[in-house]
Amino acid sequence: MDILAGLNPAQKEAVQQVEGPLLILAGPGSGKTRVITQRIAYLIKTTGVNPRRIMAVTFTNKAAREMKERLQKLLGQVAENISAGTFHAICARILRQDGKPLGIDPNFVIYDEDDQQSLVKQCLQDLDLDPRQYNPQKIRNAISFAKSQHLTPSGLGGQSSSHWDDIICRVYERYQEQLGQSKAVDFDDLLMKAVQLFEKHQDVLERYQSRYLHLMVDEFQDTNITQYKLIRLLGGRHRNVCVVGDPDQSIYSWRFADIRNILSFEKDYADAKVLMLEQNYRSTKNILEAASCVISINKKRKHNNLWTANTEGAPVFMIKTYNEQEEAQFVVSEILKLTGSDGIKPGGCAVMYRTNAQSRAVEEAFMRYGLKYKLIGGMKFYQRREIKDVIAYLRVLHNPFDNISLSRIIKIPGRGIGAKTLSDLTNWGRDNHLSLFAALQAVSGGGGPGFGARISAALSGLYRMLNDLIVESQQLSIVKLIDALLDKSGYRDCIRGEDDGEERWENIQELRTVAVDYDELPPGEGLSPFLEQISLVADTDEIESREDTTTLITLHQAKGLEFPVVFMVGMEEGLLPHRRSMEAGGDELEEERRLCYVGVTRAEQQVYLMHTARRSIFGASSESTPSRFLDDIPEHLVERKGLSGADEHSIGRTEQREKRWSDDDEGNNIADLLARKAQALQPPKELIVLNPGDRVRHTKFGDGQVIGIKPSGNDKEVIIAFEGSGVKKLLLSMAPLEKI
DNA sequence: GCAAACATGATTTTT
DNA sequence: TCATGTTTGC
Repeated sequence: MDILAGLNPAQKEAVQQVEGPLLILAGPGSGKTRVITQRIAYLIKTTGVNPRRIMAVTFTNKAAREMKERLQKLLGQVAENISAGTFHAICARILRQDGKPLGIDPNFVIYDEDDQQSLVKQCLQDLDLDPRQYNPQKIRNAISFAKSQHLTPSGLGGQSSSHWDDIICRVYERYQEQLGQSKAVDFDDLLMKAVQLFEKHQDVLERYQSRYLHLMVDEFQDTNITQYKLIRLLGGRHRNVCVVGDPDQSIYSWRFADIRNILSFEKDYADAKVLMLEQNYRSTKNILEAASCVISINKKRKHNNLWTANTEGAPVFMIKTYNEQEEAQFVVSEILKLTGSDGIKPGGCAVMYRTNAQSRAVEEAFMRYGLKYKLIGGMKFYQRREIKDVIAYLRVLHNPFDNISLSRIIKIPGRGIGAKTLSDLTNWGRDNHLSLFAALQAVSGGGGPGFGARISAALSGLYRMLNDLIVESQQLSIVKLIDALLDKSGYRDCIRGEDDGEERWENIQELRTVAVDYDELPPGEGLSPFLEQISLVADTDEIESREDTTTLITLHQAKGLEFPVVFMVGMEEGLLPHRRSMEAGGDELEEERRLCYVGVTRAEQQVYLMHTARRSIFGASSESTPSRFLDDIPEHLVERKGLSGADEHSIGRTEQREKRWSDDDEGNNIADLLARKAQALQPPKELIVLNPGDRVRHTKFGDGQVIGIKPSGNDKEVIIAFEGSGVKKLLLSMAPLEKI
């Protein structure tokens, strides 16, 4: 049976165990994804389950996409009938189809965190609460928390004990009202309302329960209570629920993921079979052992016994540098070195860090040496102001009741309508039980709270424009609609007139490109799926991994990925573990440890654990202490390296600098600073990245081709066959070479 | 209503 | 340090 071929006994068992509840505890690199897909294939091919009766739930679009692709390969066409998707996408589909009994309009829009925040602010204003006293972000978080626990405002009210709880409860209540009026749901509602639907409407629940014979949940350690309830409801009839996770990789408790769900699962399904995937196929023995030592310190932990048949491999490298610039420089020179000798490509390397701010120093070093890098995360495409603006226009055209989106676009581009007018209009609308759009309409018809002629004209103009666009939205393709809206609203001229207008305009064009996919749909029918895609599938950053491009990524985002070489920078107290977690203590510290574990277990062949003597945080430089996690890795696994390969050398340099730093008077200090700055800012320009086969030009020897590269200390020796001058060995940093 | 000065606070962010 | 939000003055 080819489906089982190449699986180890534990994996086979996991695939073949198709009856009843199943909990798979899958360590890092244990072939988890493979097991999930093979299991689905097994269900269909061997057990004969109809693909339509299988649901597979993931957390990320990327995971869902990859799963679908793999299934497509294994099963062909029929794979499309499997309900595979993220929790949110699956719930959105359920609510659009069956949300009516809960009073949910099928055209609902989905509010993201920004929208949530705006709505909270609006609610605070409505309730006459001071946003300085009641931090909108904290309130948003509290509401989100309540929803993750499946608590309604009244449910929360029952538990409230303090003044703060009381406030939350009141805002939450108002917030839900406003969502309803806007025909909107937020991300958390997608899950919560789906559960409510099933709890309140037995008939709907039964329909879904009988349809889905098999349920699979990936990254189960990241589920919150509401998600757990959803799974339990959906699987309530057939009880063929298979959940896969790794408690040691639970790093999203701050998003209300609740590790206790794993315990609940075993309790709720007393007959659940528990399987452990303990063989690691990813990392060397040394890396795996180092990781295991770090994680084993955690108290609240299920014991496991990870092992690997892989080679011992290189030691775990621990590197101390003076500061983050030097740290970054080490990463760069090490990548150049590895690239020359060990058959490693820059694309096989990743630099991981705890906080996004740490990427800066690394980026600067990469740029200085002309190494390519890909920064994961950062400013997300759909978070950009100009993109959100255009989307807000589209949302209003699709659903004019969407007050948050309308409040957004009413101000941009500037049309003489300011904060005062907006709040007057909003309040008037509220008092008259009208949506903002309806209030706008009223003004345009001569009603409203009595604005001056100038403002009335501006508002009427806006209303007419939106109305025209709504008509057009039924006739035009999305692309044409976007063009029309940019034109009529004056947004195009407004954005292109700005400082970085051209870049923003490019982004809008990019959005337009996404819309092209929906152009084949009949006019008026593309908008809804387009908006849904944008709300739920917010990852445009394709996974294209290139051989020449190193990945820069946070530890959180690195979960699920793997690289031959991993550099973990900033392994210092205050960063990893993060200061906040240190202050909170207990569970949060254990989570930091898991984060460290996730990082180390991303590495296949080599891992570099790096820390500095001094680091600048928020501009000010201060001394740093090596992370406590480093102490938990036994010495026999470790090799310490300095910047130039020799430990003494590096320490010598550091001491020298410390000395200069500390006993200097002002003048010297500034001179030192300037010198360091100059050193940092003026890179050896000639240090280009060369690969065998590249053509180069030398000022003396003329043109030639690179035939070999090997490391030479901190530098690289390149062997070049020159046309005319013959074969030469040159030091990369010294030779006057340019790539041609 | 809008631009510029000023204050503030800053992990992580699957959807 | 730097991005974001709020106050201030025109």
